[in-house]
Order: sequence, then C-alpha cells, then structure tokens
Amino acid sequence: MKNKIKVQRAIHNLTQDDLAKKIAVSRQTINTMESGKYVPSTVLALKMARLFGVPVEEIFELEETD
Amino acid sequence: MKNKIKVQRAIHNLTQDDLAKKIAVSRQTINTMESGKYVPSTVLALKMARLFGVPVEEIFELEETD
DNA sequence: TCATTTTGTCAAATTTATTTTACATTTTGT
DNA sequence: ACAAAATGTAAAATAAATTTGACAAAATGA
Repeated sequence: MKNKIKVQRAIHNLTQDDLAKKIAVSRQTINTMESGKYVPSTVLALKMARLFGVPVEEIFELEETD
Repeated sequence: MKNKIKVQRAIHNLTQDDLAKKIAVSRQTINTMESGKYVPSTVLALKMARLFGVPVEEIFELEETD
C-alpha cells in the first residue's frame, strides 16, 4: 500500500512528532507508516483523513501486491 | 469504530463467506470485523470500499472512544 | 418438517502493528 | 560553521489482527 502522509504533512506544515501527537500514536509509528513498512489500522487512517480534511483514499492507495 | 459491512453485504447480496473470498481473508475475519470485535487494517478497508463502490468513510466511522 | 446454508463463537497458533528507548544521520535556521 | 530540530533506524517488548479448525445456533428454502 502506498501513502501520501509526507505530502499531507508538508501541506499542513507538521513534523512527524506533531502528527503523532495529534492522532495519539508514537513518532515511530508515523515514521515507519510513512516509509511503508507496515499497514496502519483503519482507525489511524480515518483519524489522519479527518485531520487533513481529505478522504482516506486520497492518502492511502492499494497496490497490485495488496 | 462502527461499520456498515452487514448493510453493504445485504445491498450486494453477499454472504460472509462470499465477501471473505472476494477480499481474500477468512470468514471469521469478516464475522468478527462485522461485529466490531477488532479494527481491520487499512488494506482491508480499502478493498471493501472498492468492492462496494463507496468511500471508506461510508463503511467505517470513528467513535468517541477511538 | 427436514436438509442446507449461513451465522455466531471459541480456543490456539501465527503474523503483524505499535510502543518504548536509544542513538546516528540529516536538515534547518542563524 | 554551529546549534537545534527533524528524521531514519534498530532491537526488544507488548498489543492487536488474522488464520485455522471445529462445532453450535439460527435462518432459509423446498
């Protein structure tokens, strides 16, 4: 699964730590999530989408391998 | 987190087993997911949304406790 | 009613997500 | 160039998701 977390952070001018605090996870969760090392839960996806004011599909995208 | 999986299954006339096969998970995953016993991964949420032709937010909704 | 399908549930095993702590590397601003 | 902030990364521990197999209960249709 691909994601555009880094882009959304840039748009909203947030550091990984800022974002982590806003959705109540650790900074490492943001960091590894952002680099595609694992698939986040739907709760996290919804929280991010709400925070950034976009649909989940605009941040997370399925790949062939999913 | 709340979900409307059962409703979408009814609309598309799919059994839990049908749906499980379509998104490549076990039937128990659908069953426990549907009854809110755990939070599915974002990959599963995206697959369901795509299958049902609706945004993720129309199937999964955050609650106060999330 | 009877047979079949569908759903609920449970326990154990496995895989995957998430946290915590810690440190190295890179970037940013002055 | 320097200090501070931000990011990358790693290992160990814990929590949570997902699978498998199996069986009981409920719903469906002939």
